[in-house]
Amino acid sequence: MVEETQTKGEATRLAVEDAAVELFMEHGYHATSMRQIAERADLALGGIYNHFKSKDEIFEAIIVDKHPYKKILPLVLKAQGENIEDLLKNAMQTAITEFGREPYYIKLMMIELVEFNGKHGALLLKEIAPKVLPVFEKIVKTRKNLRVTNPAMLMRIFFGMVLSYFMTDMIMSNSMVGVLMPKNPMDIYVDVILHGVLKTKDEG
Amino acid sequence: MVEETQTKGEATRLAVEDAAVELFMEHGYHATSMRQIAERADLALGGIYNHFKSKDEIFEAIIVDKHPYKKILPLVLKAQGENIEDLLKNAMQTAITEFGREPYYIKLMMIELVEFNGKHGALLLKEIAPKVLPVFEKIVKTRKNLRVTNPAMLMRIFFGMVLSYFMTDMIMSNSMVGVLMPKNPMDIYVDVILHGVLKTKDEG
DNA sequence: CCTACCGATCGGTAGG
DNA sequence: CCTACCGATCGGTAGG
Repeated sequence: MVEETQTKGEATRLAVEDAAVELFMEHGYHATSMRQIAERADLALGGIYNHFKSKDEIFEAIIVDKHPYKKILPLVLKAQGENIEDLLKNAMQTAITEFGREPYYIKLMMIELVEFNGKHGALLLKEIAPKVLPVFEKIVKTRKNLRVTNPAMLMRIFFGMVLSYFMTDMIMSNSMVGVLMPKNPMDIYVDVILHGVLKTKDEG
Repeated sequence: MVEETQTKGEATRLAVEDAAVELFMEHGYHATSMRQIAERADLALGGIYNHFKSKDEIFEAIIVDKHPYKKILPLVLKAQGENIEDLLKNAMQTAITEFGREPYYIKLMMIELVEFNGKHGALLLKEIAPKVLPVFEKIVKTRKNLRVTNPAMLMRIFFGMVLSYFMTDMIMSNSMVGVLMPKNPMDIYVDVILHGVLKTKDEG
């Protein structure tokens, strides 16, 4: 029996998690009922409780199991570049592209902040930060031509950029303002983080 | 009877809105009950329905009435500067500072996205965009030394920066990573939007 | 503006 | 893993 072989119980558990992710994304946590989750997972209500003790436990499992950083971090770390500019540009484009493949997680994070007041978030950050922070520490140490020399701050800016990219997209895609947006917003976003909104003197 | 004189009915209505804002911020929309709102507003449950037809209507009223752009926009527009760099720097610092005075609104926006799927958001943007977009159009037209020449994109970046500043703050303040942060994160944030994370050649 | 109530639905469980 | 059920609580209303 290899690791990838799923027992029936594991499959059911996954079905519940997947159903829950869908519903949480559509209506948030508290507006989603256990009965809805059961129905979408093709299970009787009581059946869920063979796999999860409570509704809260389902959310916790999702927040941990479905976190895309496990998938995305290795890809971002693979980013190559002749110089720091190329490197950061590739890393950011990879992060945005990969995050865009799993847009659900941005919403899960917002649910966590809105409906749980970041209860599980601290735990998660405790797991992720030690893996990601050293990457930025190394960048700051080996590359001298950075304006931002604090690793935690660079990490915050990097992550904040990804976050704001998708949140502003969510907000504006609902309205006409989206039409006024250029075709390549990602390129511009990355360019601004690298060089700012101002032209440098030699570009004037 | 001058405009500023509040009738008793208006005062009660406001008390309900204020109580609701507090509770929505603490637990989100669906986890807040009408009974909780009534209690915090010092009112019987039934009394609320003299002022609002439904729970949803309370949220709508809040999303519209309490929007801080009415307060913040004029202040941001007052921002002065000898050159475009000073101007933008002042405008951004004002926006972050003023937004920080009413941090509730970021959460309300997130509730709107998570629990209402942006239902009211489009309406709001329709009201705000026509007032804010021209400001960025004017900036792009009169100042030639900008890397970002699309007004909608510049607006998105400006707003995205404010958003990401507070969201990353919310996320990281719950953990130890916050300790590693420099003392003046706002200055660095603004600096990065203006000049990017990279040093320019002449700074090398 | 309050009291007392409505039907509906919630999360969760016992027992098989 | 399902059926049938529990008490609690929900948003909302009638009637005064």
